[in-house]
Amino acid sequence: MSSNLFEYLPRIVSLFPSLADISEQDWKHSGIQVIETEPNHIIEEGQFLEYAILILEGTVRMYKISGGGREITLYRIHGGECCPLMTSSILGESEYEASACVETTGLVLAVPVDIFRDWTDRYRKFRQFIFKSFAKRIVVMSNLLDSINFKSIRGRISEHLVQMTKQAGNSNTLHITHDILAIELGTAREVISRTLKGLENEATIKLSRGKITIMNQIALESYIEA
Amino acid sequence: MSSNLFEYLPRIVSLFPSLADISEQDWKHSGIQVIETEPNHIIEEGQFLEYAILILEGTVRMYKISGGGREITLYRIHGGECCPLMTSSILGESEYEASACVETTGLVLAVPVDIFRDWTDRYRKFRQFIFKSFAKRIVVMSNLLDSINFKSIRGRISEHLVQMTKQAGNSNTLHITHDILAIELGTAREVISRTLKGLENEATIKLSRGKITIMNQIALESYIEA
DNA sequence: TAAGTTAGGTGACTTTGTCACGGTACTGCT
DNA sequence: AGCAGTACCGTGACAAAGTCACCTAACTTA
Repeated sequence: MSSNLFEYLPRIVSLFPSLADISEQDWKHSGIQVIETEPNHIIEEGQFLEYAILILEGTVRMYKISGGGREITLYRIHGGECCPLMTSSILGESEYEASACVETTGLVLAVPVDIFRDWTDRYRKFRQFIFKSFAKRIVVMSNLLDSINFKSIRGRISEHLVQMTKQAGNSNTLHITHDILAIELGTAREVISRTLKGLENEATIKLSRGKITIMNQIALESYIEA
Repeated sequence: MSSNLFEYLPRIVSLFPSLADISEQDWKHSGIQVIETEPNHIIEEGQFLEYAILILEGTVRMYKISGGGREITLYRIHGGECCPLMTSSILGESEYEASACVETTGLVLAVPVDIFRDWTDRYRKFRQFIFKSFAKRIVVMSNLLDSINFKSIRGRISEHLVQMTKQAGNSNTLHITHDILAIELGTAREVISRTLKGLENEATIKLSRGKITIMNQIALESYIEA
């Protein structure tokens, strides 16, 4: 819990330019806090929220979990973003329909829901930022839905691996377990293992414990479906 | 195309109470139109939109379509609603990621995007209405995703049938083809046929051409998964 | 170095999706 | 009435994906 919100203000504003207009008065509400997050802290599905969360540092993974224990990652939110599924439950006044898990230590700005609502009313830039966040996630979710329903796992895995290499600065060695991949893509670990084995047999990738090396990126990309 | 928008105003406002505040001046923009929709008119994926659409009468089905021709219904919008996936592309300034199909003759209010943006800025109630629309659809989409990824088709079909009976005033005779059901649920017609056949063999339902009769609603409901 | 934990492999099976047909009921036309 | 064309449904054979049970290999830690 932050001792002094105002110390963080410059950082907050540089991450969220849309908050630049907020008056000093408005920052002085007692409920607003900067909170340090611990990894693996989980916010469960179906709760009513007291705060809107804006991420300053670190990442949060939004996911769904099934009765049978299978899991799927919906999307991640990083520094400078807010979580529309949570916001949705605030502005739509309903429970929210997913779980969130903090992945790294980090910092978040917590704004009490009534103040949040007030700000979206009174501050144009902030409001537009929230609108865009919604829009972005709706698109992401709709594409995810498309992938799940229409694409082959081979294609989806390939796509995920290729994306990962980009994030890893085009290194062709990825440090990830089959288990995690399964959770990312919403399938079973065995399915991932089998499919990866298939790719290894074609010399497209090379497997070792907790590591995947891309041997033939072109081939991998060719599996990605429209 | 409407000869006189102002004739429609009382109806518009009673359907969209959030539009009650809009000033007469603001209604006088030349671009705003009431348009009659023809069934099966389709708006394809990936277009930039010139108008925000508010439905006055009739329904519009939003769906995704795959390369292989399979299709899935994301949700429907009815009188008194707006389409967040379209709105999303307006406020998020991106292409929109689904197709829309008019299902019945009806009426829509078309508001040019710049006017729409202006209204969301200046009119609080309207803005909150749009926010809630977003929130609602995000929840719907996230639940759909959950169903597709985690639930059995038997469960999904059962759920859909039970829902349909409610909409049909608890009549236990549904007029629907396997083909349509497949499109609703995003699967193949054969899968639907097989599953329904299974339910018929257990005397849970009775099949005839273009018609499904529910014989044992309790059994049907028991298949619906959490 | 032994024990425990995490990661990965595999075979057998079920469910779901795909492909290729074939049959049956309706519709409209002559 | 007869016929062609279309929409709807059934089905078998197969492929792809998910489930279950169990195993082995590799790291970790005491």
